[in-house]
Amino acid sequence: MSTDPEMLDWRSVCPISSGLDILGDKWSLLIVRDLHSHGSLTYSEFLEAPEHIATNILAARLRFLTSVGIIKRTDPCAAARNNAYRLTTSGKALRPVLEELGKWSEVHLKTLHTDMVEIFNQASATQTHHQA
Amino acid sequence: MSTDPEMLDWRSVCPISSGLDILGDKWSLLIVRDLHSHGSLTYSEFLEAPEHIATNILAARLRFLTSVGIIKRTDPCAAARNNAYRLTTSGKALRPVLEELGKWSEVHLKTLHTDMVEIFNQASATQTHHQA
DNA sequence: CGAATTACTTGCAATATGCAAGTTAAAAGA
DNA sequence: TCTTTTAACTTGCATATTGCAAGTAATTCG
Repeated sequence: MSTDPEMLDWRSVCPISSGLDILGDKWSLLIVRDLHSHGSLTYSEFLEAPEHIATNILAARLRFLTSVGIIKRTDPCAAARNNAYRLTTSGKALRPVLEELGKWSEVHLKTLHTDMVEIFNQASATQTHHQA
Repeated sequence: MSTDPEMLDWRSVCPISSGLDILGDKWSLLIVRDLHSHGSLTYSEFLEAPEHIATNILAARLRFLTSVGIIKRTDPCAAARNNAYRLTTSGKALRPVLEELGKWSEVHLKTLHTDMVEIFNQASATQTHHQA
């Protein structure tokens, strides 16, 4: 996991493979998820997520996601403290990926993970009557 | 990476996190991609993909993806030889995830990976004239 | 000006990945 | 039928990544 975008090595010319070269791990898309739901987050706010990422992994992922232009600092020139992370245009464009992954999980993992909550596929109307 | 679906440990109740608990690595979605484009593939046919997965990793992933119901054997009762892998309903339902990841990569990774090919966002019409 | 607090870094053990072989059983050829 | 191939893995080991528990440096607060 280099921090220099020039040093990235791509496994193939396939876009799916290339996306996984950047995002194919257990933590990167969770960081993106948290920024999608909170707008901006500081380093220690990321640590409050229920998955409990280790601090060294978080620092490495934040640095890498910054280097490839998926996230950025609120003020890129200011010091780190209280300088929250945000999504770039590229990071914001990952929303459909998160949504489709979330929707798939809700349908196809619920038998394996009965405690999982639903946030994508739940009925949007509270008062819908089918075949009234 | 257990092979027993009862042994899976989930990091949280979040569907995105849960999806990544199953698919969050560099290889699983490439196996799913290859089955989406070829329909069915034998063990050695997977090895022909340009990313060159190692044989032990391939065997482990095929076993795991089978255990969680994303892929299956063409004939579950027959011997392994010439008994190709296929997508289950669950695996087929991952297509939107692959498509959104591919589309994102084509737009947002092309500056980092200039050799990447386009298969999702390319113009569908061969004779389109804007501002004729 | 000293104590907290934030944002990391470091060291090390555990786990996962990758490479190169080796093994096993079905199937094809003699 | 009896090798010989070959497909489908497994194994051993080196390297890389992850995870945990500390430690550190720079702010900021009292």
